[in-house]
Amino acid sequence: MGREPYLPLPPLDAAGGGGCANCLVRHRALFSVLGPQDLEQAAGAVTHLQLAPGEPVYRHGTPAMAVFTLRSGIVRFERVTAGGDRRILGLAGPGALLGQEAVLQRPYADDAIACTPVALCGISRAAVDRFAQDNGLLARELMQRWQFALDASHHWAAELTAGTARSRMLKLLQVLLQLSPGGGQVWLPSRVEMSDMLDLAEETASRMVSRLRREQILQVDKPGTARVDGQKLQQALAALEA
Amino acid sequence: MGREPYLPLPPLDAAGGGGCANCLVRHRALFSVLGPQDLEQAAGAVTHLQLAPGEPVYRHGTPAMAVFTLRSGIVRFERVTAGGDRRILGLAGPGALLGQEAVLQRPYADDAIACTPVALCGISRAAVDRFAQDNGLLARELMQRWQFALDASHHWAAELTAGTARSRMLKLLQVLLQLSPGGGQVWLPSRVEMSDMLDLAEETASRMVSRLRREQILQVDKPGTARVDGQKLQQALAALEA
DNA sequence: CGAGCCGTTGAGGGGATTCAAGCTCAGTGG
DNA sequence: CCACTGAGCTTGAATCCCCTCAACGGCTCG
Repeated sequence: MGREPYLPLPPLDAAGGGGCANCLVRHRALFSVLGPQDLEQAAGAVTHLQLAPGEPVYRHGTPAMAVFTLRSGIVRFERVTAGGDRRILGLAGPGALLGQEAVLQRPYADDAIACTPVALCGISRAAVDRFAQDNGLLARELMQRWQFALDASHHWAAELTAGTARSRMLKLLQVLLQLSPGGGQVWLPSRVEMSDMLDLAEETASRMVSRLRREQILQVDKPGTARVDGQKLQQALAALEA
Repeated sequence: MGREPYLPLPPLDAAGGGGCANCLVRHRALFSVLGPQDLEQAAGAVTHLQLAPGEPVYRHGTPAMAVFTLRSGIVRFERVTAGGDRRILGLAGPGALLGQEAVLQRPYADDAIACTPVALCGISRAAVDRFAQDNGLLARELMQRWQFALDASHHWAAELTAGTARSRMLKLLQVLLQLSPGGGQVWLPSRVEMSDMLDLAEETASRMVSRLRREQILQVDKPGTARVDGQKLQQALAALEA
């Protein structure tokens, strides 16, 4: 299932061999609020893992024993509706915290699945608890992240699941651009994934992508990667309002 | 704007005149984790307010000085999209905590607007902070509520914004039933509200309601209230899967 | 009584879905 | 080497569900 990286990965050990203190996402990660000594301790409580596209970080209903800091790659949150359809409810990029419900000793609420090759740090529930005890900042940081997740969910629901197929697709590209390192190089979901994100038929998603390619807003390199012309994307988005 | 209550309201002072300790939603409210002494102090930091349908609890972007415990009635969260359309992203019922972002000294993220006559307790950011300092349970309770809100948002996005118009309307009724005191008596949103919740045209929402009335799943008393036959609702929902 | 809001219903059109066929590409095995 | 297969993507044609436009009735309020 796609063993070749879709996006350039940071060196295998993004922690840089020096523990959390040298991690590439250090300033964006949960532990960014910890002091140097705490951080040293923390490094011990952390396990590193890497996943290939399609592999789950965790699954809905599973007892949640750890939270995860996403170091690189993209993860999707999905859920199966009462009717049996899969719906993708959001995406997470580098620096994000996944599976926060673990802190509350609750089972995971969604499926979290790697979209690209992904590097993660797993932090046991117990470790987070321990630090949160003496360090009020960590508790606060957790709250910030809950609020951020809630806001992201509302944004996703408001912008990506309403309007014409074209408008949804354009806004999706906007999101993908933000998740990408830069340079317009983005991870391009499969058509089925797109359709489950935007609530469209697979064929409709395909048609929209094709059209965007004709308009040179999108340029597909190999399946799974594309370059987006941010300029033209903004123009197309602006043209929707009219 | 509708000064007659749509739903039976608890006695004017739901706090029961005895402060938070006797509040009707005491066991479901944020301060349910406080001890008796704390609770006595807390009562001083709380202001009571009531709103008529259509009045805002708070508005997007406003500096957030307080969180609110919803004592009775229903509140909706809404947002205006980039394209200028209103979207309703969720509903809150008695016991819910509104405007949590205040704790983080962030401006409110959404508009929160009374759908029915509403009774609230406003708790200043400072007061919550003070209690959260010495009482770890309160911090935890806040986290629980963030997680709950996130889960609710995902549920709403997954179930109510996909599928046929009929399926969305049926699932909306399900939600409305849960928000209601019981007995099948529910608050029935205006057609415009429904359309902004479910991403349908106003006329389509009306048509669906009409049809549900013909099927005796729904019985509209006066505008804004209805009785739902929970039995038949479940049947109709089950029939969708086939 | 007219104005305005809300809800309802009809008619027609359009955008998305559905059904279907055909394409490329990778992997498999003859 | 090449046929065969299956997955993923694309495109066409027909259908359908929902949207848009429109008219109308009930109701409240000035």
